[in-house]
Amino acid sequence: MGSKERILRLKDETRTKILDAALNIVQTEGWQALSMRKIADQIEYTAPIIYEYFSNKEGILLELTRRGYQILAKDIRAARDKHETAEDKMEAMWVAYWNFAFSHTEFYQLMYGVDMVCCTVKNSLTEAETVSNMLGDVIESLFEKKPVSEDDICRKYYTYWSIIHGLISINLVRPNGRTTDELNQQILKDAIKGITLSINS
Amino acid sequence: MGSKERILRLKDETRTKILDAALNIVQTEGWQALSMRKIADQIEYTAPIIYEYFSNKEGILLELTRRGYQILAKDIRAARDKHETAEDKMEAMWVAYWNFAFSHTEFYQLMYGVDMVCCTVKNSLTEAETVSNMLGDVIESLFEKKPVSEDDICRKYYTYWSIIHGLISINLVRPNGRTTDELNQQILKDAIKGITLSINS
DNA sequence: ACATTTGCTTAACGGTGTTAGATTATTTAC
DNA sequence: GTAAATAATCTAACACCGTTAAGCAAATGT
Repeated sequence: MGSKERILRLKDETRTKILDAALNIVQTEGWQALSMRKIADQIEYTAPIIYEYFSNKEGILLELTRRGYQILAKDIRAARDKHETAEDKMEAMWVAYWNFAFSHTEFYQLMYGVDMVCCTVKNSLTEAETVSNMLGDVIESLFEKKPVSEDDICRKYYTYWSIIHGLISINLVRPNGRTTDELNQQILKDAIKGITLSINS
Repeated sequence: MGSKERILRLKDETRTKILDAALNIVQTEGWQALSMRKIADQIEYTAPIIYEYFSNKEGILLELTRRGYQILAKDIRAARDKHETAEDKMEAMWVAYWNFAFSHTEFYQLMYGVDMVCCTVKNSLTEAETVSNMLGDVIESLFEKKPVSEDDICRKYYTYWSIIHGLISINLVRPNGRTTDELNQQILKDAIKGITLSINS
């Protein structure tokens, strides 16, 4: 019978319901308000059944992290495909990264450990690698002199990532500073152009 | 009698004992292991007496944050006073900042919200301002064309801070990456020199 | 119709931050 | 020196947390 499949589908539905509830709580009340019992309340179950869908709370967080990287990958890919030259791609991709951090702040916090509890896994996560691979590919194409060493790409990648992740972190952790949006965008684009220019000099 | 002062001194001693215990726990077991009861155990008291010295756990964290900024200020000041030209000062100060983050990782995590729970205060903290003021002063002296607008300083300040804080965050949250110490130092110094050069161009 | 599995709940363990009340020790007043 | 007042400290408790074990009740397989 198809009842097996229906049940499996239902199981999958409540699984995503759990994730949606968790995300909802975080978005409305912040990370420190997220608890297993609150998730259970929202899906109208009791806490223990969550452990039939996730091994523990960190399992939920890990799945949300994956979701986050999927959204980020989509955004960055779209930005890349909207431009022709590598320079334009680069800027658009990093701007997409920047925008993601502020339109999906909870995800960014979870993904990059900004103001959160630790999560030792998160390294060697395939979803994270797709993003870095895409960025790395375009970085490689920025170099005029070929072939480009893995070391050169890595260095430039971390240079880009550092300035942007740093700027984001500052704005997330210190939202009350005198940093206007224009100022941030100016710093962001100046830095990107500067690093890009320095690649072939 | 001087007994009043002796008692006050004793109170102050246990106050710093609480802070030392907290720091000790964090350094040996990490932030998530820090609990009021564990602090109380280490100073051989029970948990409630801590509330006679700090209003709550966040109060302890706030005081540790202040301590962190004091150490950072000392390091940065020493680095500044070891050099003559503004360029040398700048590099040495940022390297000192960098070194602080890794020789006092717990403090840096607490101060900049890297992988920690939130702390809404931390803005408008005088200890934080002394650091930013010192840095801002040297940045101002880097400009050849005077007078320098507050906006220009702010922008350059955030540019410096972003690349460095970003690079640090990456290394703290992703300690397993293929980022060697040499690579990091290279990125760091290249970025600093690049930003410094760009000031008068 | 009986046995078995499934879905879900209640109860509990050990932990957290925090507060109130009781208890003990110390100081003050006579 | 003793009694009252004050300070220092502890025990017990509250409400929450993540997590696990035991049990119940309904659906399923035979």
